[in-house]
Amino acid sequence: MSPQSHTSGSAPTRDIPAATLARLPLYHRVLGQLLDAKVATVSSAELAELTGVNSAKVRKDLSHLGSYGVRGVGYDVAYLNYQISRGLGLTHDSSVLIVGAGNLGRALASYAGFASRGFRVVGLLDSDPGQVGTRVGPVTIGDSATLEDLAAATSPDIGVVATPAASAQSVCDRLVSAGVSSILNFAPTVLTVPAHVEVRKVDLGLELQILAFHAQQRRGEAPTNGAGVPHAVDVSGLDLRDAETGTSRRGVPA
Amino acid sequence: MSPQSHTSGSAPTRDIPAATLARLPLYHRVLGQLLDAKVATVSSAELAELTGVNSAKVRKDLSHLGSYGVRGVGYDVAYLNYQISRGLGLTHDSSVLIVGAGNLGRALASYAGFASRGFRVVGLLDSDPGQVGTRVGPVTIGDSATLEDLAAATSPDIGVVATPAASAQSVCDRLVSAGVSSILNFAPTVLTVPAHVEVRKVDLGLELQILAFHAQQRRGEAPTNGAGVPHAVDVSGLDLRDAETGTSRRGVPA
DNA sequence: CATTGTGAAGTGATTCACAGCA
DNA sequence: TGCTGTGAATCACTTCACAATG
Repeated sequence: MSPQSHTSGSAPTRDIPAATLARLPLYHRVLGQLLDAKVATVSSAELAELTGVNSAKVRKDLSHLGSYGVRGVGYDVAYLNYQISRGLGLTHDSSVLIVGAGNLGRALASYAGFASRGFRVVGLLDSDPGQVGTRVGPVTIGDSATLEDLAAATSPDIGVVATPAASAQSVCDRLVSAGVSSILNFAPTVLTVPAHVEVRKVDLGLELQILAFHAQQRRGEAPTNGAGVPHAVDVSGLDLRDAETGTSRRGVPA
Repeated sequence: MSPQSHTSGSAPTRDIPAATLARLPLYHRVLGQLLDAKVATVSSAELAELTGVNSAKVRKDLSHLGSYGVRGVGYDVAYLNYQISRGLGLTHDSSVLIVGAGNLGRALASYAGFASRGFRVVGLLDSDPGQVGTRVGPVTIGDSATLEDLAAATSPDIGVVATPAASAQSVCDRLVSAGVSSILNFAPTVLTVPAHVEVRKVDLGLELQILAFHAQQRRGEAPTNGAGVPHAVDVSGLDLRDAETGTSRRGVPA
């Protein structure tokens, strides 16, 4: 029970609910900050305050990793930080292969938080010949055509799809064929993959639309067209279409 | 509920569950594609296939907007697309002010999907004098110092924080003071805001850590390999941007 | 005695399964 | 006949509230 008595091995790393898992990195981040600030212990209430999460939830989340707190005192910052790292599997580095060197791919490649958090960029690829060979932060852009070779050579843990929607599925297929089974998708399209592959998506347009919805609600909402919305006709002038397939972007994979 | 009986106002635009709301943009996108492909009607099963969502869920989601399907047939693509647009409040444009013109801010400013989806970038600001005045796609980078003036002049619906973590809170405070009440945060830090302000965050490090976790699980466990069914996952959240606040501290017990 | 860890209750989302309708 | 719309059942997550305890 005593936090400092870690006989290594055992922790109920399995069974972590998805909702909890999604918050662990958040705790991990603030614990790192507390560690920098030389704070020795932290209570669930303080952690709640810092992460914007309810304190009962913090305690329940942490209890999924094991009993690492001390009643009446709180949690040892360094120790808890370590346990979360272990629970998240951050005790060894992960290699990341990024496909698509548009602004988004470049933002990722030069993300300073990467290295410090145990993520190593093993490649940044693009199909635009004009981009190939140029450097982005610490990495040099490679040719998308070499995806298979690079994947074979580096066995990346995670593949990032940062291409236009039109090429996303094909890039994804190639990553999967090359043995990548964790994919982070930034393209605004649904990727289809075999069951053993995990895809997470980050959809900027989606986030904005959700914000726009709430903004409208708050505004008191002007009830658009009360009675008569013509059925089965005319999507009026609004273009709310999905133009990203139109690819007005720079060249990425083909 | 007979579909044609919309006597009063319009649709039950209120009461939309958060989980449903998060999927509406997804339906909206594929409906746009179907519209392009001149597909006239679509069933919940087809929509499910295209979005990676279970068909019962599709039907329940759509039922929150109203009864817009036809039994035995399906949904009229154009009409449903319109209803979702309306439900999401996309019938009029939203203006977006982006603060931080690093790779991420630039990626957002030049995001092709923006304009076509009704989002108008009214400003892209940075504090680096070397950046101010340069153009990014259709917009010219302005000085962060002008945030208040610009916000007053344009009353942006949404503010985007794409700065390093260290300045995120102060930028956020300034946006809020200037009257912005919907904020999209890309900085890897928790923003504190008044109750009437909505913040959504996109946290890249978080997504990668979750992927790393599952990768680790897969590696250390019997691959519960099932059939090769298409798979689509949802997510939201990611954070990135250059300069992290130091703060990484991975593991290492005390 | 402050704070954890957790059963139990509460809330919300998903899935089932089928009645109702075009 | 085929597909929607939806009650009812199930599952997952959150919150409460308090006994356990260093």
